[in-house]
Amino acid sequence: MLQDHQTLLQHDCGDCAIRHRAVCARCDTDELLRLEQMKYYRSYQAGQTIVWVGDRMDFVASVVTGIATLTQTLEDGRRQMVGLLLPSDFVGRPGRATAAYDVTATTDVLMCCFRKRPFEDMMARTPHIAQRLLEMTLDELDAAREWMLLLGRKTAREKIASLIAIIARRDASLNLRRAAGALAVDLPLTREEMADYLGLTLETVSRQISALKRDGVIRLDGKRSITIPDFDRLLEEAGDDADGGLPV
Amino acid sequence: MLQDHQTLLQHDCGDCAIRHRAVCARCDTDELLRLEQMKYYRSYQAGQTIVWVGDRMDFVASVVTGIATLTQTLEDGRRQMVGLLLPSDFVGRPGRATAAYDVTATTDVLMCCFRKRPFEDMMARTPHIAQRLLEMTLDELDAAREWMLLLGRKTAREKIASLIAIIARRDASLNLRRAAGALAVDLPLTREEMADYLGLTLETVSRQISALKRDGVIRLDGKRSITIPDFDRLLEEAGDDADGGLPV
DNA sequence: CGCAGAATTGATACATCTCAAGCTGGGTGG
DNA sequence: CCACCCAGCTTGAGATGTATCAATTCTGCG
Repeated sequence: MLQDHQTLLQHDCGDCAIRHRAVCARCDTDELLRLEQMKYYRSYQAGQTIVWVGDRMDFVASVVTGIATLTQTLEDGRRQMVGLLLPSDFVGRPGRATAAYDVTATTDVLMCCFRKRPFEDMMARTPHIAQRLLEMTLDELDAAREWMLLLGRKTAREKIASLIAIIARRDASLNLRRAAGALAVDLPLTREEMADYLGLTLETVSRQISALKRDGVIRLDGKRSITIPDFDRLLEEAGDDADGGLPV
Repeated sequence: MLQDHQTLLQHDCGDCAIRHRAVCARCDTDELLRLEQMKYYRSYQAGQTIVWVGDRMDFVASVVTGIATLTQTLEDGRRQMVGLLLPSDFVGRPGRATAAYDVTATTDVLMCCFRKRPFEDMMARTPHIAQRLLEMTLDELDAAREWMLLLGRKTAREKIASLIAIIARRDASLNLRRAAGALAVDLPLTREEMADYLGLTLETVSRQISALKRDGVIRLDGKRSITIPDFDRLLEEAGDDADGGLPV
């Protein structure tokens, strides 16, 4: 872990795995060089809280590896996940002093950080960064709205199916391991985290996963690893037939 | 109505009511002049659909007056509102060809439109516009996340109280009509629209409004007009004591 | 005046939550 | 190497909040 960390400290931006998707995606070599001089890495262990609501934020960052979550909490402890941060996603809001959400590392996480002030200054002088950030923010807004539909109108079963579909799709876009029809997915979340994501209790999550398994929509290898025999079937169960659902 | 329209056609940007909050807020006189030459107005009647999902979007726009909604629909007809557009809010996504949501006029609506292509070109050359749009998009993202907490974790009663609080707060930020403690708010939405906003049925909305009235949290004058005797009490009912709730 | 859309209210059904009891598998210390 | 332990998970039974179906009652408007 620390070795990885060290290794990455020496990494230059040109070799970075998230280079073409992160906030720096549009930067030219010149701009990249300046970012390279500003950047520093931080790593967090699975389960560790990266930022607490209300904390002063003196940095912004890109997730390089691992998964983190944004959550909001009501006084009585009810929690709702409001964002899922994957490699290349951006953390922090330029122009805001304190954190609006709890940020938690779900797996071990490595972040590429910039002190907020210098980053903001650079952003003001570098349209490429602002442009990319706008694009990423618009994408996040779309994702948030998709999620609102899920939270407000989908049944528990549909919610679970949707979550699995989302993770599968995202995995596919990165790892591309598709074994002719059936594809395998690791759930990076505990049942409780899924519940917080979906606005359910962990018992309901567990029951619905069992039900989807019983009905042959998914298969389980251990607790966290899932195979999907028929992706279209899963999409049907998810409610939104975005991709080639039945035109009934 | 048409007269208003006509009047506004001649309006110059300097006098515009949303001048300081809209996407053009940061523009200098020069930039404003160019926008002024590009802009044109469109008006829609209450109930009218402004854009359908999947429509080609050849324009982007700012809401000048009135209220519009963004909604998503599942095949079987379940609907979820995913955005509430108020004066100064921006419609359309630069860089995207087709609409991702249905946009509907809830009241009569007047929009200040720009053909998409010229607007995009101008945006590329005018950091002030891109900056402001980024800021607005980040604000919308925060609002969407607040909404996710509501949809995922709040009870029906809390949802209603939250909605009333949101509208009251927004009204307050514009109209500032605060009658010493008790403040009056118009609900610009039907019960069904509230239900679509909150992920409830209209019957549940109606019941919870009645309950809040019975408990003295709100008073009704007619169906659409509400008075709030004690705003802090309302915030308590809303669950999130963001402003001076009880520090229990 | 009377109609139509909007809202209220009631009775019942059902999905999800809550509380509670086991199960499982991987790690640890004896 | 085994027994234990514990966090994560599953399953059950019952409670509860919201949806659904079905009348009425408002209210504004032609």
